Amino acid sequence: METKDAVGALSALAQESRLDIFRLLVRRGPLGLSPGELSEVMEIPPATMSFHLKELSRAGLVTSRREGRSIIYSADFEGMRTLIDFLLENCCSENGGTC
Amino acid sequence: METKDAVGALSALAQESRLDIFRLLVRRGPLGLSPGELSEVMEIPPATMSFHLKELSRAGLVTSRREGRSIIYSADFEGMRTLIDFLLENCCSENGGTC
DNA sequence: TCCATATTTCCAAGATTATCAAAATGTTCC
DNA sequence: GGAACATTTTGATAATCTTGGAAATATGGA
Repeated sequence: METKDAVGALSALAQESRLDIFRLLVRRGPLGLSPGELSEVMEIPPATMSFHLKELSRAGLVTSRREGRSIIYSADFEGMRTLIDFLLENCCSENGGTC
Repeated sequence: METKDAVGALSALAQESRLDIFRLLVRRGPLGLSPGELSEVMEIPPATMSFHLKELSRAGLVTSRREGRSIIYSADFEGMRTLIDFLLENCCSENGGTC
């Protein structure tokens, strides 16, 4: 993972609403949730929710699939794993194992 | 770690200059670096460097100590560990171990 | 104390991000 | 095709973050 991608992923999570959205999607698992459901549960207007989902999507932290007339977003665990690996490799002590 | 603290730490790292500064401090280990040295190495003006260090400090990702007439900043591995633990606990699949 | 050096604070642009109503787009079902 | 619903884009405004020069503050040594 490149530094810029890491900044992208960190930025996506560095916002209270988006971190909450992402955590909810993580708890929900592969089942996922539609923007409409997320919008209602989190009390965030559709346009704002769409903006946040796009941000998470661009960061590679969520995936989406169409299902009937809805679109379902789910957490992308692989993307998250990539970010955590980046942090472990680049932001933690190498030899000491301090972190 | 509270959600707000996590957002704070993520925000601190979600900026290219600061992520670079932090990674450099990680590589440097306990020896650390002064704002002046960081400023010169990274070609960032002192005032800007000070701003970024304050941000990292507020996020609990760096510590500082005075040494002679300089102040030495070092990566706070414990703070980083706390952030990674938060991500592992809250942003990864719980049972599947997907991430 | 006074000077040289190191760092931070102040402050004012400039740049980016967040919010959300309204309009546009896409999808299903009849 | 058209109605009904779901989501995204547009566009405008507000809020927040970044940058860096200039001034202020702090430290150590002569």
